Amino acid sequence: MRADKTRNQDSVLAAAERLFDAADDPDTVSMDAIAAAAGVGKGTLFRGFGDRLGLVRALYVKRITEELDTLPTGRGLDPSDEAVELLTRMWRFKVRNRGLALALERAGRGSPYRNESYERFHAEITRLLVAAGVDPADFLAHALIAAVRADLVEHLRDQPDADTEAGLKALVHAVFAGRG
Amino acid sequence: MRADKTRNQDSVLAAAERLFDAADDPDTVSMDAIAAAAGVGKGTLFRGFGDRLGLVRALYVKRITEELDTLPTGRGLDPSDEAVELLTRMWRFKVRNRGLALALERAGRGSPYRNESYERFHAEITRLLVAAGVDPADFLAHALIAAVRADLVEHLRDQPDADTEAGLKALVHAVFAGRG
DNA sequence: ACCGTAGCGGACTGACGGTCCGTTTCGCCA
DNA sequence: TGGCGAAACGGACCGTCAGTCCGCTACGGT
Repeated sequence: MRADKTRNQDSVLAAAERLFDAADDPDTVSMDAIAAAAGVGKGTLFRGFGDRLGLVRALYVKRITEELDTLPTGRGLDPSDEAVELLTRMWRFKVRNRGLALALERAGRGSPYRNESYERFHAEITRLLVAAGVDPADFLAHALIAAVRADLVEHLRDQPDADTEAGLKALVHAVFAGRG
Repeated sequence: MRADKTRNQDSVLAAAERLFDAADDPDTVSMDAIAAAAGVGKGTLFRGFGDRLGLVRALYVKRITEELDTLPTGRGLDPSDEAVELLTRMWRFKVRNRGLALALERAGRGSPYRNESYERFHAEITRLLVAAGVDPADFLAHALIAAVRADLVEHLRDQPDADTEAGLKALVHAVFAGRG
C-alpha cells in the first residue's frame, strides 16, 4: 500500500473520531465535514472506506479493539459474573463512545447486527448462558445485549451511573438464575 | 376544520400506511412518494404533519390505538403473566407493523423514547415490576422493552415465532422472579 | 531520472426533506 | 344564491447530503 494512502486513511480516521466525539447528534457530522477536517478530498474518503457505514464501522472496530486489548484475561468467574462484567464494560464503552455508537446504530440496513463485533459479543454471551444451563440462550443473549443499546444509554444519560449499573447487574443475575 | 383538510389528511395517512407496509426498508419511502400516492401536494403533507417524524408518529399512534382497543381488559393475572402478555402483544404488533415500527425507531432524535406510547408502556411495565417487588423497576422496564425493539424483531424474522415468544416469556419470568 | 499507475481532489449529480407563495376552494353571511 | 375573506392547496424551489467521475499528481519500482 502506498505511503500517502495509509497517511490519508489515518487522517480520516482521526478527524472522524474527533468530529463524532464532539457532535451532539452524529447525524450532523457530514462526510464533507470529515473530509475537510482531515485535509483530504472527498474522493479519497470514499475510496478508502466505501461509504458512510464503512467509515463508521472502521472507527467502531478500531475503538472496540482498543477496548478488548485491555480485557483482563478471563479469570475463572462463574458465567453470571462474567456476563455482568462483559455487559457492564459494554455499557461503559458506549457511554465513553456515545457519538460513535449512536452513529453505528443509526447507519441503517440492520447495522447494529450485521457487524462482526456484535456477532462475537452475542456468541460469547450465548456461551455463558449455555454454560449456566439457561434456555433459550440465543434469544436471551440478544435481549441482554439490547439492554446496552447506544440509544438506551443515551436516554438514561442523566441518571447516575451507579443506578444503571446496578440495574444491569440485577438483570443479568435474574436471567442467569432462571433455568427454563 | 375544513372538509378538504380532513379528507387530505386521511388520504395521506392511508397512502403512507400502504407504502410503509409494502417497503422492505422504510428509508426508501420518500415524502414525495407519499404525497404522490395520496394525490396531494407536498405542501399539504407537511402542513398536516409538520415533518417526517410527525407523520410517522401519527401513523404509529393510529395503529397502536387500534391495537389497544382490542386489549382484553385486565383480567387479574399476576404481574409477571400480565407483563408476558403485554410484551408478547408488543412483539406481535411489531411483527405485523414492521415497516412502521422500523420507520419510527429510525426517525432520529431519540424517537423511540420521546413518544407518548413508549412512556405509557414503560410506566405500565414499571408498575408491574414494583407490584412484584422487583428492583430497580425503572431500569428493568427499559431493558424488557428493549427486547422487543423493532430491529431485533426484524433481525430474528427468520426464526419461528414460537421460539422467540418462548424466549420472551423466559426473560420476563426470570426478571420478575428476581427480588433484588 | 524516468515512467506507469495507484491514488488524489473537488466539481458534479441525483435525491431528499422541507419552504414559499401565487392560486384555488371552502363555507359563512347577506 | 352570490360574494368574499380566509384557510388550505400544490408544486416549483432551496439547501444539503451521500456518493461518483475524471483530469491531474506524485509515489516508488527499475
